[in-house]
Amino acid sequence: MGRAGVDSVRVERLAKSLGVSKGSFYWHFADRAALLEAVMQAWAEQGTEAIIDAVESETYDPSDRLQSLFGRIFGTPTELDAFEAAVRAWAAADAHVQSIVRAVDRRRLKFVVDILVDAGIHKAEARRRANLLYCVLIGEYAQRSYGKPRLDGPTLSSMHTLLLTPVD
Amino acid sequence: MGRAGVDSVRVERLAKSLGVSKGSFYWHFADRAALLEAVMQAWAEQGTEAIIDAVESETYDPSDRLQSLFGRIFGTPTELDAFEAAVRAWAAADAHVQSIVRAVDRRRLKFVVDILVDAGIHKAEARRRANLLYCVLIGEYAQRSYGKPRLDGPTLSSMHTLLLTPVD
DNA sequence: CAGGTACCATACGCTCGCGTATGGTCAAGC
DNA sequence: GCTTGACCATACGCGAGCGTATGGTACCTG
Repeated sequence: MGRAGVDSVRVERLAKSLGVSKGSFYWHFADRAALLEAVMQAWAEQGTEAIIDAVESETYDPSDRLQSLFGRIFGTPTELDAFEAAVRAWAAADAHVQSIVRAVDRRRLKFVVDILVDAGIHKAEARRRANLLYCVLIGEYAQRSYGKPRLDGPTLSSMHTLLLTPVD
Repeated sequence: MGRAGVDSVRVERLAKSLGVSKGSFYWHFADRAALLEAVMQAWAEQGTEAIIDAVESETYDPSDRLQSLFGRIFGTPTELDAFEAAVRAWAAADAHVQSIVRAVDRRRLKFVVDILVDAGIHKAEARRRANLLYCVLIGEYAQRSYGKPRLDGPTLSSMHTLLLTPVD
């Protein structure tokens, strides 16, 4: 019955697995909260913008951008997926984390909305679809964390089609 | 920096908030794990089947069934939403919980696939779309847990339309 | 070479929270 | 009315894990 998420990071265990003493840890970080805060900051600053930049520098076509984005976020799982899931459970219990996550969510959402608008979908509908896509993303990360295989090619392609379906 | 998810349930706190002593708690449950196990079982047995039964007894039309399902799972938030999110973070760290969650997921997925197939979508595509819908659901619960407002009517209606869009 | 700075280790105190030991109450049954 | 069983409370032992105290090494720098 191991601990889940952020509660599973213990400074003594971490220090040991790093082959370092606890005293050394506390030289670099004021306390456990400072470590977690630093991790949060790194995630907020790098995780999102790196992907957005990569997609934007790759192509201008909205459909291709969506494709490229899919490849990056739904592609091969990384250790960061677990973090994506954990950070959201954490946000439920910590107002500060919550505000950071909300900001990240807003930034990502805006990126997707812009793509969909460029693809010719009107703004209101674009917002709705972006919201749905983002829910899919969060849900996918959550499910990966307990072993569900990632969304396969045909499914992504289906979603791609549905998201770009013209509004009737 | 409060604890998140399942780690936040402590038997001493729980006993106190129930106006009961710790000794009394341990009369009813062998240990903390037994309590969590009981909660899991209750969730696995009731949470899913109750909704499925309600939807099935309401209407036969696939589109309406989907509508009815949406109303029930995306409607007014309950305390159970937080549990849905927490249980998934928990599953990442506990194999037994994982197997229960996987079983629940399978059951729910099958229900949605059947609806979509009844709506005339071929099986393979129905599976894909059901998968996507389920990701939306999990993602939505996760985001609710840190304060995102629930998906609004137009968004649900959009998703309803997209899910039932004929395959080209 | 004396002292300062950066970094690391060991050892301690302290809190939280689990599980258990022990005993109390109250109602039912012989 | 005494015993038994169900239920509850208080008090303890104990480990996990945080943060700190204290001291060491090694490298500068004047």
